[in-house]
Amino acid sequence: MRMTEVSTKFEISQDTLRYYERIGLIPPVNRNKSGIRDYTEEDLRWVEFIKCMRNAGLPIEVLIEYVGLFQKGDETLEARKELLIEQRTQLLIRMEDMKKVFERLDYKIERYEQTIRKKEKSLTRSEN
Amino acid sequence: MRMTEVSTKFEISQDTLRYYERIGLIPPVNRNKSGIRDYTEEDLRWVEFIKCMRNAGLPIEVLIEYVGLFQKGDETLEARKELLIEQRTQLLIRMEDMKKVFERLDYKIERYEQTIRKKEKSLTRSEN
DNA sequence: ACTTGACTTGGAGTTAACTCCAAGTGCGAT
DNA sequence: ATCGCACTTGGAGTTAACTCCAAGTCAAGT
Repeated sequence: MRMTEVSTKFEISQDTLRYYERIGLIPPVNRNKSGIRDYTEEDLRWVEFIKCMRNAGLPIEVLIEYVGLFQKGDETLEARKELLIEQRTQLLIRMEDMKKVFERLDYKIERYEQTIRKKEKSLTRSEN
Repeated sequence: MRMTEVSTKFEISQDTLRYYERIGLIPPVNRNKSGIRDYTEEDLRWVEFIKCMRNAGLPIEVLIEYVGLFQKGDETLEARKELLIEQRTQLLIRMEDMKKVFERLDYKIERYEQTIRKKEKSLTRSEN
């Protein structure tokens, strides 16, 4: 599969795809005889995985490390697992923070609604 | 309250506090006769609010708008409410994305554990 | 009176993560 | 064969959000 197609499929710009590959965020992609990228099924899985993880806010640096470990083979299984556990923990912490903020926003919105209702009522009265 | 104290209290660098004020992310802070910032209780509430919202990933741009609306007074109550509702929605979307990624990480970690256990077993066998 | 240190300002520098650009190559269609 | 287009590379530019710096001010302590 060519860049254009991959780019549309995952909604990642071609520049970003090349950038990701350049910095090692996805493993080197296969090329045809004239040097043009031809994404295999596995390449696509990497792209999808990286997109998904980035979307959840995992730092590029960490993902580069993961890809690097992966390419070193089976000796790094344990290290990769530990890396993922750490990221899962971080993610959970962020989700908990966000939940608190969500509730706070909820409360603030509620209070705005009350205030606005009161304002409206007092306006109506003054019109009479 | 002085910068140093505010900075330690909220774990925000003095530079960042000044930066936030400069770009309008917190309303202008009171000064004493020699121009030094003296944070009132209300200033502190703003700092805390902004820290909390930034921590959950609300963009600075949006928060600047909120602060701006706030300073315009009661005519902007509705606009402020709408702004908060929009941010709450965005936050919810991000939380849902993160939850999916969390589950995916969980699954991957599980599979790593299985793989590692198998590896260990086959190693033990080959030692016999 | 002088030093110290916490503050002030405007502006430059940094980092992460893209995003854009210029110059070049190769392949398929007219 | 030559046009157009999708691709290539190396490197520069951009944006958000800080972070740092230099030069200056002011109040308090010795």
